[in-house]
Order: sequence, then C-alpha cells, then structure tokens
Amino acid sequence: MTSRLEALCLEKGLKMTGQRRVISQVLSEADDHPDVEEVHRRAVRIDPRISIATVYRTMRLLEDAQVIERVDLGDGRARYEEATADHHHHLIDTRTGRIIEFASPELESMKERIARELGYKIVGHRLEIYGVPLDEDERP
Amino acid sequence: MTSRLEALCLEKGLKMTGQRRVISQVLSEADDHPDVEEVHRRAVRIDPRISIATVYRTMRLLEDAQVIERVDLGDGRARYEEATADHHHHLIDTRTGRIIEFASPELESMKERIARELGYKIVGHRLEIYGVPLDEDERP
DNA sequence: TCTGGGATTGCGAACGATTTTCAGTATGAT
DNA sequence: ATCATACTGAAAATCGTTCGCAATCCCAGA
Ligand SMILES: [Mn+2]
Ligand SMILES: [Mn+2]
Ligand SMILES: [Zn+2]
Ligand SMILES: [Zn+2]
Repeated sequence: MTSRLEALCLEKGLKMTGQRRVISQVLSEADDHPDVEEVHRRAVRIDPRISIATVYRTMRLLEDAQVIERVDLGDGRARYEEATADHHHHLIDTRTGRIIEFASPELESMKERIARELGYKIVGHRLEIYGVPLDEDERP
Repeated sequence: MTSRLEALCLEKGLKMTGQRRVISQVLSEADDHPDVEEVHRRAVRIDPRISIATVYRTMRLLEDAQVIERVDLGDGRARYEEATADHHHHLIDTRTGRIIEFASPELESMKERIARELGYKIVGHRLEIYGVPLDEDERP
C-alpha cells in the first residue's frame, strides 16, 4: 500500500499528506515519462481533490529530494520519471512520440574524456536523439 | 557593409527591411550565443526603432531559413548562433556561464550506431555538458 | 521616378507553462 | 484533543514567446 516514493518521502521527513501519497503512487506506478498535466490527470482519478498547483509543488519537492528526475524532451513542458540507479538517455520517435531508453557506457566515458581534455569536471549532461524508424531494408 | 547574413537573406528572396538588416548585422558580428533580449539590446544600439516582437519574428524567420540555429541551454530562453558548416556541441561552465564549443566525430558516429541498433535513423539530436573547471592538480 | 498592394512593423493583448500569494485546512508532535 | 506549522486550492502573477491589427514600408511594374 505504501509506494516506493511515499517511503522515500517519509525518510526525508516530509509531511505525508493525502495528495502527496496519491502523487507518489501515480509516479511509482508510471512506466513512462508523464508531464505535470498527465500526473494530475492520473492523480485526480484516484482522488479528485488534488489541484494542479499541488502537483507542480510536489513534483518540485520530489525533484529537489532527488526522488524523481526531470526530463526535457524539447516540447515546452517538463516530463518526469522515477530516479533510478542506472543512468540512461532517450531516443524520441518524431513520428509517434514514442520514447526509447538507452544507455551506453562507451558514450559516457567518451563524454568524460572530452570534458577532461577541455579542463572540466562534469556536473551534469543531457543527450537526446530524435529519429524515425529505419526502412525495412536498412535494418541492421 | 552588407553582412554575411544579409546576403543570405537576399539569396533566399526575403524582403530586406531596415530592421532585418540590423538584426543580420548583429548576428553576423556575434561570436557568442545571445538570447532574443540580448539581440534586441544590441540591435537597438544601432537603430532604436526596432521592437522586441520584430526580433522574435526575425529570429524565427532566420531559423526557418536555416541561416541561424537555435541553441537550448536549459535556462528558459532560446539562444542563437550563426549556422555554420561544422556541427558542434556546448560545454557550459556552471560557475561562470561560459560556453565552450566542442566537436567529436567519434561521439557522433557512436550516436549514429546506437540509433541504428535501436532501428532508427537520426533526424536530430542534442547534447550539452555542464561542468566546473578541474582543480590545478587534476589537469590532464 | 512614381505607385499599388502585399509584406512587415510596433504595440499591446493573448498565450501556455510554471510560480506565487493568501486565506483556510490538515498533519503530527505534544 | 490541542496547537503550531506545514500544506492546500484557487486565482493572480510571471516569464518567454506568439498573435491580432492598424499603420507603414518595400519593391516590381508602369
Ligand atoms: Mn527515461
Ligand atoms: Mn555554438
Ligand atoms: Zn549520460
Ligand atoms: Zn552532434
């Protein structure tokens, strides 16, 4: 009954309200990258007395607490996903909007090397690929 | 007297107005990544009768004409640079805001390979690195 | 060189995402 | 159960950007 995110909130000493419980549940159950409106839509289905302002506030709270991560996919709004141990990036199908996750240790170390050569230590980075499906005959 | 961008606009058959001439000059002379407000500030210095709305419109026009490129550095506003033949990315110094450009053919081909393996053809991509200067003793 | 009409401009209003304000409400330590 | 305090809903404010509209400008054609 207690979602993973709810547990994390308690751990951080945050006051556990009904709306935070619901939003935590929604985010724990999500396996996609919902924006704030979508989180609100899903939350309202569980408890209609949740305002969009509270969703905005809670998303920021959880982001600051490093419990969720903001994903910027280029459309104007912020999307979110549960923070996981394994770092990854996104390939966005520009025809369908489908989001494919991928990770590449080689790419990460190449990026580290580039920063070091420029005299910098990485504190954050962002990488997204936008693409369309390959034609049948060019599949690897 | 005729800036590089002005020439490009004429080539594309765009009507050459006073404000477009000034904005083209500002962008041709810029060697950084100004946002719209900054372009407006510089344009007004040359000719005070240029409105911010016209700058917004002209930036979009030039972007659509592929004469300039939009750069999204994560702060809320759009930044721009002259479109060049050579593709590159940005490393942002989070302490000073300084922007360092870099290019990496290896990184580009690795990115192509990843997309192909996922069954996709790349139509666009974005990569930014945020970092802080290395300490003296960890310089390569 | 002069002219007509479509393209362009300046202004302010409208916009969409997000934040803030504020008065009322709920939480959790006591 | 009480109470201080943190949290909430609703609406207003903010920020970057776009739009509507009447006035103005550019330039192909005369
Ligand atoms: Mn993801
Ligand atoms: Mn650049
Ligand atoms: Zn990465
Ligand atoms: Zn690239």
